[in-house]
Amino acid sequence: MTTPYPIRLMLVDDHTVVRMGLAAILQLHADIEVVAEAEDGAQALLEYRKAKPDVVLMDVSMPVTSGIEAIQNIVAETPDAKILLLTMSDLDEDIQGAFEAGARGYILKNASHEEIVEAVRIANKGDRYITDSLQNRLNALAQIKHISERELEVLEGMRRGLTNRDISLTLDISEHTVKAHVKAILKKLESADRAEAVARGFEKGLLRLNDSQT
Amino acid sequence: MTTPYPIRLMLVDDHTVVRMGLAAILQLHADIEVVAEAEDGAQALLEYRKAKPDVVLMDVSMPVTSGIEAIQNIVAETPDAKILLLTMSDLDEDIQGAFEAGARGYILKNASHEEIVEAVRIANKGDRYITDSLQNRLNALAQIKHISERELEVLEGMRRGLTNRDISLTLDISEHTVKAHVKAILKKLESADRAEAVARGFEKGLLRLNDSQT
DNA sequence: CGCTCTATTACCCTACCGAGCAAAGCATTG
DNA sequence: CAATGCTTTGCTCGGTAGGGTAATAGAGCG
Repeated sequence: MTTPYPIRLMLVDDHTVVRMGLAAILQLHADIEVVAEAEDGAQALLEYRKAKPDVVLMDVSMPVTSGIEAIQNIVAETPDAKILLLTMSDLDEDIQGAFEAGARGYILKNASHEEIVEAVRIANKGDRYITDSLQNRLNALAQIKHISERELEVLEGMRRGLTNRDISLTLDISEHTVKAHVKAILKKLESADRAEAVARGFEKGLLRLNDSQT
Repeated sequence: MTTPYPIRLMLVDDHTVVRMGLAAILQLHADIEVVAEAEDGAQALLEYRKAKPDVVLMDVSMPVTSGIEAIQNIVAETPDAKILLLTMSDLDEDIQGAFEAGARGYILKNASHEEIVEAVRIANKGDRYITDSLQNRLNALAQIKHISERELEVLEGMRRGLTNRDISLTLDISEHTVKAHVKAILKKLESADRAEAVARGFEKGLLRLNDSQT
């Protein structure tokens, strides 16, 4: 609490309201100082270089560059960067992606003040911060096979209402191949048909609401 | 600005961070005073009765009782309640539902401080606050036919990967009837098949990520 | 250098889907 | 009262989906 050198923190969130709220909360703690802010992933990288904060607190869902990509970019330059995710998203894809990218912690936005502050302090010490329930989910996810790049393209075709033949034409492969991918997708997502597969795609974060391009 | 009686405002959001951020922003304006806060829709109704605020600023997605339901409950008791929605959700269903429930405005969370403050002042005067682009979307939505209750039940069956026969059994109706509903759904959602219909259901907010019950 | 996973193609076959067409009862609304 | 929309049921039929099974080739890993 009475640290001579306060923890230098950077906030990254596209919502000004959230940044101000976090700043207001963290202001109450003398051992933490907000030294930089960014509104998207691209800005986050630039600001990180300039401010060289001890800890980064950032959202996943952001315009321009997503939080996951931003982590990858920062960690690529500074492997020991201490980045915490603070987000509303509890999608499998985001949680798993965050830690694979090199995040040191994942906090849900309905967490209490104390939890956030504690996470920042733990991250600053170089340790990982993660709740038991999230750790359990991560362990469970590690067992499950990933959806491949190609399969994701097929899944996106299904989402758009394309038939197997249509998908085969857009991807320039045989319809048989598409069927094989569909079969693999149904198995991995434990779905009875393509409608359920699309639903699970949304639930897991493989498919997103934004890129509808309708 | 130099009003003798400040606007008495209530904040409703399940995220403490957001409430604190809003409070921090609104504090800067002397004509606005935060007199109450609530963390969910049910609490909002109770607090509204106690505090009788001039204007309410609330989120849509909340536990226990959603923002839309909360508006309905408050407006049912106090028809001239001035309620503004402040949310990240730009789903058709939420926007349309909000105004049908009696909201006076709809602000996206990436709005600037000034926009939020302005909306509060306009609502306090008794007027409606809505941006042009949202108004256009509302007009467009008014043209489109609603998905009926029954159709939504069928759509939820599709989301779960049920066949038409399975759906007919769970709803205790003929399979022919289910097929008729499916046809209506595909037409209304402009979808080629059930997979796309499920996708559009998520995009429009008819289907939600939370109630997966898997 | 095998093992595993992915991508690719292929065949068969059954069950299911969705289009087209029709109609009747009921509630609501203009 | 006519119009509209929802709910319900029915029929036919071609196309599609998805299960089962199998094989080849390349990438990555231990």
